Amino acid sequence: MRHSWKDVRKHIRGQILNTTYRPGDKLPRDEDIAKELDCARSTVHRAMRSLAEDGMIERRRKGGTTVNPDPVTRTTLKIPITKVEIESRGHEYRHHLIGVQKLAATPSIAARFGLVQTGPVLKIRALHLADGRPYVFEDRWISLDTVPEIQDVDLSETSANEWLVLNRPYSRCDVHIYANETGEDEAKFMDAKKGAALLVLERTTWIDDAPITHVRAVHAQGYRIVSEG
Amino acid sequence: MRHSWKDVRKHIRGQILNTTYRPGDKLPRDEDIAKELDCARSTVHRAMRSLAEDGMIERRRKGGTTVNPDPVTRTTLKIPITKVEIESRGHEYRHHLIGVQKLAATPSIAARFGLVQTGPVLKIRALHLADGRPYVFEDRWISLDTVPEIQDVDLSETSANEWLVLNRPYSRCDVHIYANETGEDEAKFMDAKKGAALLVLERTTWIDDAPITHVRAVHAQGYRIVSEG
DNA sequence: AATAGAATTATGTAGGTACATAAAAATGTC
DNA sequence: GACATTTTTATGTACCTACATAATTCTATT
Repeated sequence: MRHSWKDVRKHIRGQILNTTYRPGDKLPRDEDIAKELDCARSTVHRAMRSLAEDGMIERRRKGGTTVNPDPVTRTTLKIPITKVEIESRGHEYRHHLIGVQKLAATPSIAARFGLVQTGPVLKIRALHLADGRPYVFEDRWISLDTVPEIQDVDLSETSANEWLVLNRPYSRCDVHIYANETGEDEAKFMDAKKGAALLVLERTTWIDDAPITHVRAVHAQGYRIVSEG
Repeated sequence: MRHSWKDVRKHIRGQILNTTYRPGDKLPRDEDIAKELDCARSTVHRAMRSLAEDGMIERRRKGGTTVNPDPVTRTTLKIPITKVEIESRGHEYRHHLIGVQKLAATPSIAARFGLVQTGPVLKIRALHLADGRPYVFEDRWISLDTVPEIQDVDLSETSANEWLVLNRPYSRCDVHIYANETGEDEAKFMDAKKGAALLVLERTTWIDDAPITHVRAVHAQGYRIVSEG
């Protein structure tokens, strides 16, 4: 290959990393870079778009390209199906269904779903175990308007987590991460002493504007989210 | 415009979301999709690459395109400079330097940096305040081999956080997120009662293989990371 | 000086051609 | 049948042209 867009990317990225261009600086136009590096404008364009996607530069029509003046640490979190996560760490996965209830939606769940009111929901409590030890305790609400079929699924066999991810793709997802002191319930199910600090991951998913599920996943003590950027 | 790659993307994405194609299914080849939608292969290619970047599909030369059989929730965290974060929430930012020490690196810091041994480090403790209230308590180590200039910076004026992000671009970043009980120090500086659950964000950054900094940022009680996917 | 409108221009997209690359599938050899 | 080798093929890249789009900048008008 004559000139790879990856090489061009490396070149520009290198110039930003070695502070040839600093935050706020304007880069030459694509065409000039292309001329300098002796390649096609489209090749430079490809490289620039990749850098823009990474948040390293900003591009504006007619305005040109500038090094992002307000650098943010960006990192992509990958939250797999709990079963997959546990098994990929070499542990044996088990799942324990604590309880299922069909309920009218509470205003607080409707709010999570971004709606004034919702139809009935299925409320599920379950425990995911790694090598027999509590790993994640989940409190889940599923919109029965959007996912009526869930009522026919044997949730003691397949976890709602797994079934939903495989059968109900979503178009939007909201994630909250925070620390919480162990409450009564978690202490009971998680074998954690009351008051210990636990990491909580809340997720809500929608297909278009229809809510699918909201889940509050309390992780065992010592759990870490690890991510490379 | 005749056919936009975004339209093609919507079309394919729609077919995946409405389960015309399910996880593990094979999609037609780009050329056939192009023929069907009456556009150029390059347009389909552009759309497919975008979906692949989102993790929705997987592409392999000769192997074709398949819907990702193992869907993961992907979400991009944006971690801004603390000052920017606080100000964008409409609070007044203040920064308080607690202490600076020049130290020989400990083995544990060398390990964080991915090295057997490191040169001297600058250890900094500082507090970021929002409207006068503790927001983040940070414990930071900076490699003086990589960033000697930091010794000439007035860190009571500009926070190390801000100076580094603006002056020391990094090529790699490692993020850990976990929950921790308030320790002695944090309780003192954060106005939190000992034993409260706090969210901790640890980051380590490198330029190529040279470590820049490692920071342990303890967030005030009630802090949430919020992210849309 | 302020404003509206026109010209300019850097990036973005669509289309097409040719070739590169990786990996599956087919074939040959033992 | 097992293994190495060749062929095939779907995706990936590079280059080019033409045009679209969004902003900025210039110009005319009041």
